[in-house]
Amino acid sequence: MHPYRTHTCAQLSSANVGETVRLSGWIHRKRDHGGVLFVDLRDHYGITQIVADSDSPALPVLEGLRVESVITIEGEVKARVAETVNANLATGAIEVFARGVTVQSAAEELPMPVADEQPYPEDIRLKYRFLDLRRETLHKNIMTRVAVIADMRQRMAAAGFNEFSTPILTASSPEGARDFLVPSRIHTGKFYALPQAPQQYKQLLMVAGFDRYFQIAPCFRDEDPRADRLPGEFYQLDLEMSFATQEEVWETMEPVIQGTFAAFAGDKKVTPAGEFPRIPYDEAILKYGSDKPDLRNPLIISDVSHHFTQSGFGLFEKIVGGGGVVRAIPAPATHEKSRKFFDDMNDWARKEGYAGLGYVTRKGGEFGGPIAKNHGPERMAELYAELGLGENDGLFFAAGKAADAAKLAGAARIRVGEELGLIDESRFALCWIVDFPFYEWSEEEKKVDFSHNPFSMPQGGIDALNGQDPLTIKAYQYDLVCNGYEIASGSIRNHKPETMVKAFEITGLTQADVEERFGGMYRAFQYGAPPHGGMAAGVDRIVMLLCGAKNLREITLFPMNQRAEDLLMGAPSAPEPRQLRELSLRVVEPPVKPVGGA
RNA sequence: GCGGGUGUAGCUCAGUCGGUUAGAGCGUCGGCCUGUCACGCCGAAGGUCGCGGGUUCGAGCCCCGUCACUCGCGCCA
Repeated sequence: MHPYRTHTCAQLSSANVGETVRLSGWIHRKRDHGGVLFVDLRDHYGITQIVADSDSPALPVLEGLRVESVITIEGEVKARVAETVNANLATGAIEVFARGVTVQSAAEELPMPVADEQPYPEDIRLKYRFLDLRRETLHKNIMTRVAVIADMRQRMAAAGFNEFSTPILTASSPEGARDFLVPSRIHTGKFYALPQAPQQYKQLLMVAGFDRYFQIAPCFRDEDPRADRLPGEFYQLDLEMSFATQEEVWETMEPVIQGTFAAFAGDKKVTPAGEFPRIPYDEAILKYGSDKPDLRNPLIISDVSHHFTQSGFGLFEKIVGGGGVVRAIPAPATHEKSRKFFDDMNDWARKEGYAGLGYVTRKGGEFGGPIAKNHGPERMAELYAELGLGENDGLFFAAGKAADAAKLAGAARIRVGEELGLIDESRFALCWIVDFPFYEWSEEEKKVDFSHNPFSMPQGGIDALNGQDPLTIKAYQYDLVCNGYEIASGSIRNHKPETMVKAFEITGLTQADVEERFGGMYRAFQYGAPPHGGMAAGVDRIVMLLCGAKNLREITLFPMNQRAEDLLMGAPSAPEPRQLRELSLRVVEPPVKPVGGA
């Protein structure tokens, strides 16, 4: 007989009744009735009930063990009588009567419960992550993650992509996020950088003629985290295609993404492959106030500036007259809503740092609120007719400079949609946001800068760079968005050296700068580079969406906390003096703050 | 770096208008219990009300500061 187990804790059924078996696992729960004792024995696969009574030598041993101790049970499979069958348990028709027990590892009193999934403080969960990972939800989420990644690999291979591993110790990339640096021992004073993404390597693979690349790639960025952005490191489904147009990237990836989503979506509907809406960036900003719109929210923002060029409502007239805009967010069927609902929205907007959120109420055709009063009912009716709104629909207004108004309108659209329960939770709504601007005006640096990826191809190529106002140039650049999350980003790359140099010149870099900073790629493009493009999808975010988790820590094995510390392993930690000496490094403590502390 | 929220037992939380000895459930520990499956019953331990200062006859509650956690902004080509 196997020393530890003949079956897993999910395997036994009525078919095994009468067999002598051996099971190993953790004591999930213990119900001690004095003369008879039940143990829910748990392993990765499931739970089986163990029973021991005064006839069993196992009884006194089990009585003395704490939950989460690891034991091996030898005993007989018994059918449960009808009244004691547990329909909630896969193995609920049987139980194992313990004849013997071996304690493999006794557990101390637990710092956090495993069987009980009540919320627990983040720092304790992270410090005792091995216990947290035993808990059902997290354990299941991690297995979903594993399965999602396996599924992606399969689909990518089936689509003709080859998986390559690219270096982890590489060169710092001067653009973009803050790098993690790794000191070089051999080269005093020099550092490797961990890749923020395998961007340059995958482009080099295309130049090297490999045609279709993908990788489940670890990426490292030293930036502050968010609920949907892990500190330090994360994974991307990274891919690149030679001789591909952006339409071809979309057409290739829609079945992969849709397929993986559908495979793990359960009852939820997924936007069919081939039907992902393609929304130009400018349109997204206008209609949704965001470049990552949640299409489950039916509300559409409209520009209504032209209604207020002359208005009794002086504030909007002034804003429009000064080159600003007025955007309208519908609040359908809000005739029953109290004034407080509308005022609370305005308070919220002010709290978020905006000037305020105006509103019009409407009840049975009757307009209400200061804006309607000053603007006049006839002109309000005109505006409502244009927007196709009904006699019980309210309306919010975001006014100001175009970018600010769009941002506020976008935030208000989300909030109104949530408050009114308009979000369709039963689906994954996918779309492409396309035609991103190539450049943007950097207010801090007072110059034109790349708005996203400097390696992407400007629409119109070098002619556009030479002849067009840079701020009007679009890029062959796109994001994939699901339910308000950016889950992938990509572009057709700029593979022409002279276009690359020109593109950087507009941001103030010289040809020498480009050659120095992107030497490898610049050189590669001199010797025959195929037109190419691709994208990178956030594996963590996709798994989070599929698990219905609100936080990336719920789908990550060993995440760091918000201050980028690994509380389990104790990273980061101070190096040994010897290590610093080998690296010719010395730590210079930052000046201590004069007051405060503890 | 900045802003919001939170901070009371190991955990989740309650604590009225500022008023005597700060409570409950879960967990832990001890006892009882032969059919439970979130077992049940009895009992016990467990508190610097995050920390510091202030107002007050009196502060968990009010004020100021600070720290931690968290969400967001900045940042994230």
